Amino acid sequence: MVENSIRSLQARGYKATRPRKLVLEVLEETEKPLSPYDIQGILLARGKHLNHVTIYRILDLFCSLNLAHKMLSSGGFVKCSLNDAEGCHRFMVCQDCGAIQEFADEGLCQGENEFARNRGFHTQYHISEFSGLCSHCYRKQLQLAK
Amino acid sequence: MVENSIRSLQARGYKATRPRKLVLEVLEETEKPLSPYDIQGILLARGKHLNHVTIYRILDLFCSLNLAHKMLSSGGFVKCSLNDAEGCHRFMVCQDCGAIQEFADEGLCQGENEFARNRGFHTQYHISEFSGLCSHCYRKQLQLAK
DNA sequence: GCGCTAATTGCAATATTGTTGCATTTAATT
DNA sequence: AATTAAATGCAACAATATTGCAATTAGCGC
Repeated sequence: MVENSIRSLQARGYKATRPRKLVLEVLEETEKPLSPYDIQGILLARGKHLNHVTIYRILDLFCSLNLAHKMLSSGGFVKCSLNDAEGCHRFMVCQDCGAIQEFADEGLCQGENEFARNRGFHTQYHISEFSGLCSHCYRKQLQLAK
Repeated sequence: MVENSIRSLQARGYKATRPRKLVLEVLEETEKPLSPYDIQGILLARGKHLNHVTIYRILDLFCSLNLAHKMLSSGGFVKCSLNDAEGCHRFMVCQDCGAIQEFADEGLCQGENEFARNRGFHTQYHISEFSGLCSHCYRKQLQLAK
């Protein structure tokens, strides 16, 4: 919820400003990755104007605080649904509806890190994004094929 | 080698033009991801001018033919060192020297796909990029720490 | 080698995305 | 309500990416 993120901001000494609340709301209610200009457009359609520079800076801050995440495959931003503690994060993006799902998995992480270590590589972080069909869109596609 | 890529182009009905050869040469000799404008700059320094639009189009083509790969973490392009057949590809980028290494691993792929499938997700492709230190730069860092 | 033709490139113009410095505004505190 | 550091907005600009069209070129047959 937006309230949690706001508390998280304030707890770390950042102000709960109007622009930050607006960006949080948009990220909260949208399950697809959004670019800074997407967010600006959505807000503008509601009569709320934010400068794009402000949105860039807010998204930078959110990412640094793990309130948002930048998808590398698309460059779009999504809200983080898991907290830091739950191991390494993993995102699945549906090619059809664009929805993203976030997961944590310790075992898979270990396998990947081991793979790298066996090749003499010392991993700092690992990007793992799945692109495909979510269960809903997969079933929809099966229906259409009939 | 550049010759192999050129043959691969011609075998698929694409012309072996001067711009394509030049871009291949640069990708071949550079082990770091390069942006289209990086490539343009490198060539310009050698007195060879290519329009950036041309470079964009060439890189698009190369990626579609698996002669090059676009790193999602940086947006830069690298040549493909492995061919299609060898399972799903995996890249490690050294944060220090920027060098990239490409690997294929069937077992790890299966683990990842299974992870997704268990969550109702039907994976089309999977992005996996490691960021950290290559063995060389890791050893260098250990030396410095002493 | 010469001409032919489709493929490819270059160019110009434009669109999109991202960044910087500085003046103005605002949230939080007293 | 006044204070002040933090945050935003604005203007200008830089970097990256795309499109349509005219000019060039690689590969082909002769």
